[in-house]
Amino acid sequence: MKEAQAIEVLHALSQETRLRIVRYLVGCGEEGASAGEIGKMVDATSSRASFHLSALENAGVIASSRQSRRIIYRASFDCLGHAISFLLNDCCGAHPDIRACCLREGCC
Amino acid sequence: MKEAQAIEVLHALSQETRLRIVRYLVGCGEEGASAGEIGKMVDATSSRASFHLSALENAGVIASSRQSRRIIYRASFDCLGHAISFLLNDCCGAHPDIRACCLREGCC
DNA sequence: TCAACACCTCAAGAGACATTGAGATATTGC
DNA sequence: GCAATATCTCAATGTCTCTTGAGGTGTTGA
Repeated sequence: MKEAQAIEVLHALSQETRLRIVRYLVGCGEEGASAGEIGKMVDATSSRASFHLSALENAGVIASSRQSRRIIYRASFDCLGHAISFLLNDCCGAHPDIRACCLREGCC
Repeated sequence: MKEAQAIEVLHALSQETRLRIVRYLVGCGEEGASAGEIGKMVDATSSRASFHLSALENAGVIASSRQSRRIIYRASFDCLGHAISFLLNDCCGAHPDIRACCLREGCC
């Protein structure tokens, strides 16, 4: 993952509503969730949810697919993995202290 | 690390100049670097560098200490580790695909 | 075809952010 | 003390971002 892409993903995740959407979608797994369901879960109006879902989709953090009248969103585990890997390996040079902190269960 | 704190760190890192500062400081290790040196490395004027260094320090990503007339900044490996750990373990529930991607050397 | 539903798009307003340049503060060596 | 150096602070500017509400598009079932 390149710096510019990573910045886009980090920026997408650095907003309360959007981070909550991603956390919820990660929890939903491959099944995903519809825009309406997501909006209710994060307590956002339809247009606000749509705005943030678009931002996340543009950054590649989530992906969508239409299922009859609903649009189903899923977390992109690939993109999230690459972004975290960028921070850990590329940006932080896999610094031993940082790596150790991340791999220890319940370190935080 | 709490959600609000993590968002602050992610937001601090999601800006080109600031991400470059952090990457440079991680490379400098415990030795750190002065504000002037950092400004030159990331091609920023003195006031612009100062502005972004303050933002990073407020987020806890870097720490400063005065050394005679210079102010030396160092990356906070602890904070970075906790932020990455938050993304990996807390936010992404240590999803196997994401974890695997991060731990593989040179996956990206 | 029509109403209901699920979702998106658009424009407007408030607020936050990045950049710049001028000037202030603190430290050092003469 | 004074000039030079290193850095910070402040106000002004333009640009982005978030939120809201109104209205549009596409899908379904009667």
